[in-house]
Amino acid sequence: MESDEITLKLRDVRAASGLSLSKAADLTGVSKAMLGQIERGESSPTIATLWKIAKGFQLPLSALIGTTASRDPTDDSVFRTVTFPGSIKVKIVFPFDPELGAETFHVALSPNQCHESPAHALGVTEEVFVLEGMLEVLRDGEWVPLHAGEGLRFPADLPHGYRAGEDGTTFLNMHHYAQPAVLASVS
Amino acid sequence: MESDEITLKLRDVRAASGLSLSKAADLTGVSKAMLGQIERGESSPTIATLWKIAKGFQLPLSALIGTTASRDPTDDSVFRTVTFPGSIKVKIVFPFDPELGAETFHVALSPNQCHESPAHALGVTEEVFVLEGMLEVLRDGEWVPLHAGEGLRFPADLPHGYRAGEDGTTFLNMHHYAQPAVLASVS
DNA sequence: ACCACATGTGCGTTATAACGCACAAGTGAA
DNA sequence: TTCACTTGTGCGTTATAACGCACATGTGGT
Repeated sequence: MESDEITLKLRDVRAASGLSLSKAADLTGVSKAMLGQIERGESSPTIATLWKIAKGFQLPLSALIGTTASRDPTDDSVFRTVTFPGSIKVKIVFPFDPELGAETFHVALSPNQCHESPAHALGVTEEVFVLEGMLEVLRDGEWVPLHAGEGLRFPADLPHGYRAGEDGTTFLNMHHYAQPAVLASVS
Repeated sequence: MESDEITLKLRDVRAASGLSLSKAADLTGVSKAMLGQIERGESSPTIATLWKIAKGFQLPLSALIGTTASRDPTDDSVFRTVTFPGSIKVKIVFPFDPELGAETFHVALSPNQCHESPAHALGVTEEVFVLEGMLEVLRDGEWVPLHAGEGLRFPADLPHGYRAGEDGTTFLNMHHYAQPAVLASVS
């Protein structure tokens, strides 16, 4: 049963925060006995208590509930080769992993250098995190300015682009090759 | 604003499919009385029954639960800082997205601060990219030293931990949650 | 008018979620 | 050792989710 995922997610969230059951209890307003039972899969929480938990941990509900999205193994969009035409310097930080459907690049742009990119495959999401300098990202036909320490996530199945500031920039560029939106035709 | 969303979503879903309460009950295995009460907001369903409903309608759970607007990159309400009492300071860079199954944190550790983490759920992978200072990552019982600009990817379904150098450290921490392709059928 | 059927809601009972409290095990300090 | 404290789990009680079955209303058909 899928409730197991909730038990796992809750365990993860609480473990990641390093909180005990007691502290989690008075942070969320849910008794620690109940939290324990939920983690052990001995109880199927109501959405009301789930909401309390999510609110206590300052997380969206979706962080607790396992996504029902099923990965299509025949989806070959994950085997797309991403090429950076031109002169940008790209260093692979995390190589592509088919299990994750994700890869991360370290990109350096010289001052005022601009790089435009056409639409990628459907369902591709990019994340950008600026390490140094100033970067502008073209999203929805609009240049969004980003400074060091700032990040932006955007769908990459639209035309987009990068433009460095006057001092150049370095940034991390994560590509997520997510499966297309779930259409619930099982039968 | 939360439970109400479920009532609304369920009403919409059922109305869109043109099903009566009886047929919906018949289809989902949830009594029509309960479905009616949920729609009227007189009852807060458990995730178990929510799952039955979602499965009966062949929809993902996110279709019933108000999905947080984390898709809008300009929504900065999700980019808040979460400080867990007595623990590490974590800033959410990219919030959890159920379609990606990924989230990214900006973590700061004070000098020599150590944070150990037990095993997460099976299939969880973590990535770490050091922004400043020196960080050691406990992987497979071994402390791996990382300097600024270096990254490490490792399975997080084993006990692992982080330890800052003498000057403290800041790093990016990406979590990748594996998406189970299994659809367990509930008797 | 009647009927046969379907709609959604109310009621009584059962199953169980959620609570508060107490307990056993573990940790560290004096 | 003992004490003080925290960890997570078990137990008894209460609140309520979920059920089956009935009822009131509302169609359309003959």
